[in-house]
Amino acid sequence: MSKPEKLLLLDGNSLANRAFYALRLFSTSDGVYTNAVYGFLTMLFKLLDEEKPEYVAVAFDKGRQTFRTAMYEEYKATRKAPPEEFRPQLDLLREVLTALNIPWFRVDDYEADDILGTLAHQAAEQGLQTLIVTGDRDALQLVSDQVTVVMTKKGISETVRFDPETLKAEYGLAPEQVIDLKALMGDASDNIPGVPGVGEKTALKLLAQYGSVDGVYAHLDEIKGALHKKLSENRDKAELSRELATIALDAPVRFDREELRRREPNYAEAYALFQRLEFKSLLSRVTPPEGSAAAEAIAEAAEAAAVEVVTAEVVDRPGAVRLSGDAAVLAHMTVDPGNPGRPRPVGVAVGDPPAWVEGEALADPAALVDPDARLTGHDLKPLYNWLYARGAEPPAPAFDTALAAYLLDPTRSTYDLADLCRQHGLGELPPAETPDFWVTRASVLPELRRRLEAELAAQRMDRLYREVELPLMPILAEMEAVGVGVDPAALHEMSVELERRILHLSQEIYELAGTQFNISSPKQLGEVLFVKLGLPHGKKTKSGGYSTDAEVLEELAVEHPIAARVLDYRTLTKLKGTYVDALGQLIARDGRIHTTFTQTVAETGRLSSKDPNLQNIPIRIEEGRRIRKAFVARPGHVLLSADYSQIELRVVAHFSGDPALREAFLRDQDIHTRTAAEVWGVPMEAVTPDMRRQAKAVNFGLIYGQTDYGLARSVGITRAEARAFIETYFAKFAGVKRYMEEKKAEAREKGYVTTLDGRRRPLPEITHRVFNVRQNAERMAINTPIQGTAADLMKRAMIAVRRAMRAEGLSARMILQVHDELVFECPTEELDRLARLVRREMEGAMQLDVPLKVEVKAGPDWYSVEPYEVRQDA
DNA sequence: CGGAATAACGTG
DNA sequence: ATGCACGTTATTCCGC
Repeated sequence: MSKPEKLLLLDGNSLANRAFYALRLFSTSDGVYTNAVYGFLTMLFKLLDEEKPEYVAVAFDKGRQTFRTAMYEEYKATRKAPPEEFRPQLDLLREVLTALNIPWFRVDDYEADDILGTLAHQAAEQGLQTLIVTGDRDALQLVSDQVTVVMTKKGISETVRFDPETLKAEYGLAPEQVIDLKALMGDASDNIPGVPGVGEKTALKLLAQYGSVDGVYAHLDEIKGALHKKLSENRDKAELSRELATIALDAPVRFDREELRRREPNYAEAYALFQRLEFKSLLSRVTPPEGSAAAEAIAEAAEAAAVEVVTAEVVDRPGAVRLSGDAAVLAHMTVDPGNPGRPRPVGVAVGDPPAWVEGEALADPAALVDPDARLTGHDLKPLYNWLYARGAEPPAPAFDTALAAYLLDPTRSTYDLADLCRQHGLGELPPAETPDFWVTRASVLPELRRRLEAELAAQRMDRLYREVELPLMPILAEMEAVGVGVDPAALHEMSVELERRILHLSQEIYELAGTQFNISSPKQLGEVLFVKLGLPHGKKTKSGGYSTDAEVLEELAVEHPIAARVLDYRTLTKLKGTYVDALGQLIARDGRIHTTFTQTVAETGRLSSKDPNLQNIPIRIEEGRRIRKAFVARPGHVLLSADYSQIELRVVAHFSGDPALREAFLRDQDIHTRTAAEVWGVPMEAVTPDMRRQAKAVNFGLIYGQTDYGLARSVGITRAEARAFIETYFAKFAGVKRYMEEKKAEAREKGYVTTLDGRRRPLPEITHRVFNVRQNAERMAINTPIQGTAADLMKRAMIAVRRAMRAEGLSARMILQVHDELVFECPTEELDRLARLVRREMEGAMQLDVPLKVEVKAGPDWYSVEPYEVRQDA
């Protein structure tokens, strides 16, 4: 027997609605919301791939008036109107389906269910197998040998399939009893009354006994007491509800094989639409076969939108091109294998006159770039890094379009030049492939710059751009180029020692477990701990496995000695794998490590560090801290580390103006001790270490918008105690409370929050209807001005320090930034001058309402730095 | 085999 | 439901 043909039916309203709530709200760059459409399409494509149906259709509701409202005016009357971000997406979805040549139905007086039911019914008569996909449980009444219902579970990615057997197994119901169930219990969301006082439990019990509503009423005399009364008084409601709950199988639609047969999309239309909706990852689904008419039409349209390609002069003779005056440049950078972190150009595209500089022409950077040139580029830092590394003194940058775009929207994941040009109406750029294409790309920079400059000015970020972000770029490039000295022997020694201890721990763990397994696999570890050894498990991971994180293992340590061993194993393998061995791999030919500071990643304005990340080298635990011994100063030099004391709490004091907090800093008190004294109402001398510890947790928690639940967990007190603590805290530091409320209100009003320097972070989710999402945005509204202002401050400090070092003719170099700390490599004899300079410039970087305080340390390596007494000026 | 997702964990 | 901002590692999963 041949396989029956398959029909795929989708409930457009239900699935789009599910997708809308499952995916975060997102939109095209010009503000058209697309999350529901996108979610629906990913699901549709997945189903088409997996099910390979011969026929397909989508059904939609049409208006509120249906045959059900004619029967019962209150039907669905209590439904809230869908959010305004959702409604237009249904029209958009139908437009997309039309372009995909997927038939959709929408008819007067009927709901999507009825259309699906009718089509499925007709298809079954023709011997087809139907798959109905929906999030609406009512559709389960349609299940039969010919009809399978696929219900979306939790969001849209998970689904459950129902055939008559699974329906029976799951709910104990036959398909037609789904109607009776709803008739008895009603449905609040559809405003179907049911029998008042009868809920799901009672309804299921009645159906198990009497089979149907009719069965129940036929045996009404067998039912006693209050239930009898409810049923007999509400027979009309039960019967009305049954009618309302019954999906119509006679909607005015016809299952026509030819109409519903799967067809190729209308490629030209669908492709253009997907481009407009910025569905990049779905574009391949609507790309026409090569050579087809549709492919040519698309190529023509692309050509019309394309920036005109410039012909470049290719230059490889040294000195033939010199960058001077205003020049737009795009450097195509690469990294030599075996010399990590050291970029070098493959070629440099110059906009006007159009030239591509390569080969020997790049041999002498000093001859290539005039120190007075005014360079405009997109992501200039790698080029500047190379210039510094080759000993050239690069000119002050004139404009960097990537940095400008970052300030204008720090939430983007990339700052691709072609994307920016498209979004600013400059047309389609050719790919970065040939010299002509590179030069074409460089040639649009001046115009892009003009548009970004106008936007920066409009948003009052021109000053932040000019005074902070742009001048910081060459400083970061120089830091990257200088790098940090590393002692490979020290790393090697640590590696051997760690290897030995990890091996020993592994043996102990295998012994205690009674089996060998991969300890690094959380899955296998969970299996061993909680199944084989039968230890009590804690929380679950989101994919349903047993959590084996440090918190769980710490609790488990009182139950079984294996837990502490696993914790140690984790610590040591982390140290070895992430730091000791990884760092060894990243030593460049000059014996130093050259990280990359990313200036356009963190949404708050912070820097980040990668390849390797030198902003998370261990310090809190002694074993890890020793890794810092491998970060060394060169002979005749020392490392100087300068860090801001309590920078974020000082920013809070400034923003909130809170008298107690301000006073604490003005008097240079220990802030956590002062906090404890306030909250407990005791003198500072009476604060015990445990009181201080709790106050410290509150101080940190407030910066993050922590709840009582979070505080309780972090300090190990009850939730009620935590709540009381926070309440007292806010009574004593009322200004802090006010600050938090103000920032949330500001975010709601403006849609973004700002730092002291005017840096913006958009928070569109601040008004999201899902509580969690909204609360998350509220925490960001509280934290971002604090963290971001500290970042602004540090960036200004770096610029001031670099300028002063130059002015004072120091040969020390700034080498690292770790958010509130700067690290320098300094000739020993310069130490005193540098220490004074750094403290002065960092403490004076910005004027807040409280003083800034910097602690300076110095030593031969990053581990051994000790507090350094900065001598006062004579 | 390569990329994406997941779980875990290092820093400020 | 429950603490902000990052980057890296090893494992696992999925599709080619």
